[in-house]
Amino acid sequence: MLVQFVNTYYVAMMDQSYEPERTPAMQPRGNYNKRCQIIEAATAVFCRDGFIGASIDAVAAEAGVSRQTIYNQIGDKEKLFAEVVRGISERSSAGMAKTLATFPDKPQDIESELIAFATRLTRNCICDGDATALRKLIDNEGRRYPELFETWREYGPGKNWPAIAARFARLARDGEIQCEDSDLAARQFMALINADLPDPTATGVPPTDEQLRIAATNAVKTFIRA
Amino acid sequence: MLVQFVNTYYVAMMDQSYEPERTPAMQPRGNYNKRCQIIEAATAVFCRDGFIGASIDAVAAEAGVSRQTIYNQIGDKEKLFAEVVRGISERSSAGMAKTLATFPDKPQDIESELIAFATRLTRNCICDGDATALRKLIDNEGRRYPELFETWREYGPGKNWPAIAARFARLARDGEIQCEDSDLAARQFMALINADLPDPTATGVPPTDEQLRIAATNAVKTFIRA
DNA sequence: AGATATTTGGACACGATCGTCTAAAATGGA
DNA sequence: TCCATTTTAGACGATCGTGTCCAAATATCT
Repeated sequence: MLVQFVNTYYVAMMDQSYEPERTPAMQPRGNYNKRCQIIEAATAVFCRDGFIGASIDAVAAEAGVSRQTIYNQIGDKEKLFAEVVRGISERSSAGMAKTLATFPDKPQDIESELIAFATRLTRNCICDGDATALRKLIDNEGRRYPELFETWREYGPGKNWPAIAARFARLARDGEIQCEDSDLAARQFMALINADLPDPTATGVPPTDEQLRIAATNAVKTFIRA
Repeated sequence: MLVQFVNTYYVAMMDQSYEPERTPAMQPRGNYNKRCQIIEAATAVFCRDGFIGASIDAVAAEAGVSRQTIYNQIGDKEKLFAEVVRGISERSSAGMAKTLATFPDKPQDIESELIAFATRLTRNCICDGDATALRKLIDNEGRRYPELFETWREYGPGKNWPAIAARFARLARDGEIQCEDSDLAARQFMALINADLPDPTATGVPPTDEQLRIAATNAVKTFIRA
């Protein structure tokens, strides 16, 4: 129900990335602009106040839009939140793909290349502001609203893991690494990276590059060893 | 499960340090038992549902108590939460004191002793269920309700840091370590331990002993170096 | 037992929020 | 310009949560 909700305008614009810079000059369709304003504001409000704390009126005010327009365009609060989750996940996924493309085709030193790659991955994707806020939201409200959790799982790991798995499969085919199950390898690689990462929510400040490098190194060393 | 855990730990610590704040006027007033039931239930509900999500009725139901009794005994919702925060912080502080006492008077290898101590500290105090839930609550609601944040700061770091600082001061006096400002050293020590700890909320599972050891080692090495 | 304090359950007022509805206003296309 | 669609503002009913009040029931103390 939540997930199956798909907007035509949205999908039409979605092939590149979420919310292409909405300069006031370009408005291909009137309500597309409004819709972007709404979801953009909703993202800010949900991330700031949480699901329960966020009110539709606050979103409307932040978006500079009537409350009714939100109901016209998106639907109820859960659909709005699902849309926010999807937006963040899409952008996160796009960033992941971009970072994935930076992995060299013919790595000379597989370990150092992997470390550098993991570092880029953590800094650009995992420690990204939206992604952090999203994980926090899922962590807070996920148990109470399982469908939100599902939306995240489908658009987050559901799209990232296969992408990394495909990359690993190619590496394995080229003899760079050894693994029977590239899917498993991808999941474990991500888990290792996440596991050895400082808690970003505790201090509020993003980890330093040094910390990122250390975490990535640990993860890759363990990964290579296995 | 959390309730069960909170229950036993709570009762165990109750006779020692909890509820010291009783003005003489209200001495015979109220039922200790009822009050404890209320705060116990409130702890569970707040940790489960967050501050906004928790309702007084839910706490009353969980405590097996009339809603009015809560208002009689504690006051409004914020006071109730402050009491929960205080309770957790008190117990946390007590556990901290107990762990502090395990530090040997005459350490032979200061570095390895510090590492072992930091490991105990993280496992017994920081990764404790209540403390984790509390940090999560503060992290979520702290910005919106600054007074809750204040309560935590007063009873958490406000009591833990001086205790550790005193320990460091003794070490410095005995020539085991060098530091001009033992307060600063204590704060930095705690920060370092926290900084290099895997995120417990991300996966939901507590970190392994190995992870704890690694984090503690990193923290201590950096600490010794400085 | 009798006096006092506490608890209880329900009713109440108040406010916040959700989601719906409707008529008027604004917007965009032909 | 005219017409269709969208947006807007406001009112509305419903629900939920807070905090108060009160009279009856209960527990506690002497």
